[in-house]
Amino acid sequence: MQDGEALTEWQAASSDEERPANSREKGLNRALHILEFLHATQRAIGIGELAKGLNAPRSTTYTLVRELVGAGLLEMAGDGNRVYFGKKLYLYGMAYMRGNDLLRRGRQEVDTLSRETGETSELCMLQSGRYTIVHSSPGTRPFRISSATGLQIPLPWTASGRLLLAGLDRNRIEAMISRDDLVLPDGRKIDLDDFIDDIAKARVTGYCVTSGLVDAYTKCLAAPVFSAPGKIEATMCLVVPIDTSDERTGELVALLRDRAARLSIP
Amino acid sequence: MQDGEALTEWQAASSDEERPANSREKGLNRALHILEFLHATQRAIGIGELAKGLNAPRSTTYTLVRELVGAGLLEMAGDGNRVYFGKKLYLYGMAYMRGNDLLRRGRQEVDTLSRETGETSELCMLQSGRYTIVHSSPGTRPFRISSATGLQIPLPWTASGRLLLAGLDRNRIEAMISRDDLVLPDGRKIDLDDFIDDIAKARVTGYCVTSGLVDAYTKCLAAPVFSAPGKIEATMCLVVPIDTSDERTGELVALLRDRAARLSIP
DNA sequence: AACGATTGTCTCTTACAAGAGACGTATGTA
DNA sequence: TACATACGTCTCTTGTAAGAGACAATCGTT
Repeated sequence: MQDGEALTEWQAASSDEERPANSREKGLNRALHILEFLHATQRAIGIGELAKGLNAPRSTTYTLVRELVGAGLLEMAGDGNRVYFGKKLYLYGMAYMRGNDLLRRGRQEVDTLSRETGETSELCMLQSGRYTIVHSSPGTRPFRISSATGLQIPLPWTASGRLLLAGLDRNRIEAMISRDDLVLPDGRKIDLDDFIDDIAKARVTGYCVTSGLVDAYTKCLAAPVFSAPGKIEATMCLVVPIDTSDERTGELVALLRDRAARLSIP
Repeated sequence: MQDGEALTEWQAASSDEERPANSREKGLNRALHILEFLHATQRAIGIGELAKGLNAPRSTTYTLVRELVGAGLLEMAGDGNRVYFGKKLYLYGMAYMRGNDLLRRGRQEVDTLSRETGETSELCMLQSGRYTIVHSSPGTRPFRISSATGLQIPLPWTASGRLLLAGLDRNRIEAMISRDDLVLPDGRKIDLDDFIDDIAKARVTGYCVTSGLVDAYTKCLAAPVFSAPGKIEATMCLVVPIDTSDERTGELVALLRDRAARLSIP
């Protein structure tokens, strides 16, 4: 009957200031939590379940869902009493993309890069303190390594994470990394100092390669995209089999850095 | 100094029930209005301007924008005091797309169709009582007719509109069409009865062609996409030069109907 | 048929957010 | 230098929406 897995998440994410108690919540916040929750579950969910998952009062949840459905941000899913994201969100999202040069061009670059190399390619950004895959294009390998857009992963697990944090001072980095983030899926633990060293190293070399972190079979190559001199706004990355030769890896890194540089503003 | 152009819009759109007065507004509603407003303006906008545009109190608007920015639904735009849609909306939008077969497959069909024919192709749906371009792929003509995703147009102006309303009875149709919707951009007025006849005709023939409605240079071909027997969920359409020969038009309609049928469920 | 669990709607209370407005600052322009 | 507008933050009040809980209707299970 316990829940609260998703709770801690956004509670911390959105400017973790005060927590007076657990009295009345503002409707808007509840609504935002609903959206986050759906984003986490990635599928339609019953309203009762939703209320339980957010531990929000049932009556309130019904009201809010009704309003959000009315506004088109949510839709009732096929069978009748489940809800998921609505068309409006798609439209808003497309509007965001249209207004965002980096994203629009980045998506294209990623698509062509994965077509050219045959490897899985991704565009990544920092989103509320977490590493986020903003766009990904699967490679052409028989067993391709693919990951969904919008997926959020702890920063220390990835090569991109190391680049995205380059330029931040130690305090800010520590603030962004939780204890759990340093534990890899297979149970190994990353040393915080090593991680911070990696970040510094990535900062000067201008790229980053990690091997067998999220899983044992892949290597991750990343290069920074700058939105202003020194400001890393995003990364482009390639996910390749871990047994890729050093030579090919080198070639891919060079290509990747070139494309990422093309995306950069200054 | 007048504003309120956008006001009427959503006021009517979202279940136009009560209007007690103009007393206090719920925060969530205000937030939804902000999103709608940004969707209408299609560009970043100052907070003051936003408050004026929605005629919402300034202090409230500041608070809400701060919360929405914090949640990532909005972002402060480049220069500093303007806001627009945020990354979160993009991520939610992509999640919607992933979970929506029709949309995902529809986008692909539209892209290939426009590549094959060289004409502008679109996927359209009914969204809160209005005709909405959900995805569009520009043709390869030198002067191509393109329109943005998310654009909303009065139903009577389009071929798709006639199909999307097929299956609804006269009362429901009348309820969806406002006086202004019947007036074309060039000032001509469409007769409501003619429009309803067109709908009935489109329903039986299974496609619809209109000429020179939104502008004088284009013809619009549309075919229905069914989500269940008799239920039209969307339309695929082609926008071609008005002087396209009858023969080619016929070919295109046949192709279009085929592709739309492929998208349909039953 | 009797049971518990879940769903959707409704009513009523009160804690609290929406809003009015004052304030200090940063503009631009006469 | 004054003047008029816009910006961003703060305080205080009160109208109202969040929430507790009761209710009837459906389930699936024994």
